[in-house]
Amino acid sequence: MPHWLYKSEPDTWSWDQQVASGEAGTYWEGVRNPLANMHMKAMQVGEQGFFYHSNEGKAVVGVVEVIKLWTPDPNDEKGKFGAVTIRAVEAMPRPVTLAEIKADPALAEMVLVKNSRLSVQPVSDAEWDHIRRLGGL
DNA sequence: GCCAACGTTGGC
DNA sequence: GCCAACGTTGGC
Repeated sequence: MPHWLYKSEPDTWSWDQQVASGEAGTYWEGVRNPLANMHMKAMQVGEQGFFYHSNEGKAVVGVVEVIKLWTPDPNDEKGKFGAVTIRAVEAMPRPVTLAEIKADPALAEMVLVKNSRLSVQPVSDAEWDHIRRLGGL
């Protein structure tokens, strides 16, 4: 099963807010990057991903899960961009920082390292397992 | 706050 | 359809 990584600035939308939105989850709106949009279109309900804090924190802080397939964003008049709905699954007992990820040879090929500006990205099975372990899950 | 990397826009 | 100019993101 594919895995993903969602980036968010905690000032805009934090892990705590994601947790607070509970079972209903959150519509991951506002993405305006074609590649990120494409990734979300490919997602299936039940697929899990990491929740990453950019700028402030710079760490993987939790695990989220897709609970609703991609739908068009009502705020995008062309209907091209959209988003999935995700809910918080569990917090990382220990956040995995970007510095740790960069220092780890096993994670050198991560999109997060290679293309840090992509806001929704795929994570390989090996990377997924590795980061979960680093985070104490 | 700076700047590199990336995407998008618009003139030709 | 190319590419220079510009805006934005995000790490440092």
